[in-house]
Amino acid sequence: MNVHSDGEAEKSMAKLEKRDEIVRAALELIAEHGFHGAPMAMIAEKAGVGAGTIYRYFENKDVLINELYRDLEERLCAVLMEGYSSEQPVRERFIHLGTAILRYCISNPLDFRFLEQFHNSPYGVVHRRDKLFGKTDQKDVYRELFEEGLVQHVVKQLPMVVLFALAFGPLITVARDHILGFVVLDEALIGQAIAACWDGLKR
Amino acid sequence: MNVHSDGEAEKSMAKLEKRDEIVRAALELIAEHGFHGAPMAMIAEKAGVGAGTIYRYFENKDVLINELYRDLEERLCAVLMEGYSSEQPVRERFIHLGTAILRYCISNPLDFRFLEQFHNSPYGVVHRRDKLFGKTDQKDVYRELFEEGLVQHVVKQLPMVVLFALAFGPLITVARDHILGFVVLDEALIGQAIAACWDGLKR
DNA sequence: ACCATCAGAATGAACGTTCATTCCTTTTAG
DNA sequence: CTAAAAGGAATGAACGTTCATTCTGATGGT
Repeated sequence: MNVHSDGEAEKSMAKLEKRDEIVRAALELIAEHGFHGAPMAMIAEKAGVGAGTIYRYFENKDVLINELYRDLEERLCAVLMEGYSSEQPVRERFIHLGTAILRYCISNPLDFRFLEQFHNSPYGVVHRRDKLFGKTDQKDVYRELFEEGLVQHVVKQLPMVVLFALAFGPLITVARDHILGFVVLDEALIGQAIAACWDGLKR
Repeated sequence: MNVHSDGEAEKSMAKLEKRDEIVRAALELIAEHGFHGAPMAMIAEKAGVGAGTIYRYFENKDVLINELYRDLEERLCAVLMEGYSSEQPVRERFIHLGTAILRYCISNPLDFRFLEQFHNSPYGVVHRRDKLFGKTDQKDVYRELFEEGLVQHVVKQLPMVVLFALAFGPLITVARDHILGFVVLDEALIGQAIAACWDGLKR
């Protein structure tokens, strides 16, 4: 298909392009207007496809949303691991990850807003429960890091979940505040915020 | 019937009782199943009133939800201020407030879950925006506290919003994890978690 | 003491709207 | 020409809200 590959921006997207358009449209609408401000018909319109077409790519809305979530998780994970080295000391690694997360959220506000919506929804709780007992993921990098911090006695002797809370809680909160316009995070502030988180964590 | 006012637990609630039943039912359903697992018909059933009756007490669902929020905010605020004294040092006051919040969330999981839902919704953002620029509320206690901490040079020189994030972020996260059953917070852990938050905050 | 009348509280079936999903038609690619 | 893909109107379920009706308890006339 597409014997002449250029031109034709509107019509005839390749199959993957179309799937991506749908996913992107869903991301934008859900991030901006919440799960319930994103009806399938509107997603279809924004993606430039018919309403029924979505169902050729996704069994139903739940599946679409879950696949979108997986996509984002994967992207975020990739960003986090970029330049990450298990050789460095625990503190440096924590700061690397924290900075990467914060930068990512700030430069991809739509992703961040969607992830927040997702986590505060029936989907999110199920997903989280699974994660704490099963799969491999972003959090495993953190889990590894904190476990190492524990045996080296550089972080406080607290349950893993509490360490997560001390590390993520402020980062997520501050990212949300930045995106909602309640504060402007520049590089200096990002550094200070993450250093403060480390102060909470360190023994 | 009912010549004598006692007995008859089922029938004939006083007007305020009925309002409270509706609010309580809404709280339970929204806390447990989210905003969208709480249709008016179900709230009515749980409250033991007819669907139309709700509209004699609340103009519409939005109003019901906002009044519920105000009720909870008021209760929480009262709990926070119980035994609070502006005379004590900043650190002690922070620990008092943190402990009170955490204890409240743990012993009132429905309230906590509802408040979380509320904050992650169109309602919540509007409300927050208003707060940062206008009204008197719970957060003002914190604001006062942090401002005093700043001038006394006992907390880090950071924007108010970032201080909020460092203080609340972990507390909320850890409360959520407790309620979802990912960790069991006892008094010892509560104390350690709050102390860790303070480590993040203090200069 | 009795009952007729009445006000307003309560009710829940019915309505209109919104939405996810389906299904049949049209378009496109090979 | 055929089969797959795309389209979008039709469908039916779920929801918030309304409103004509019923219920209840108080009032006052006899």
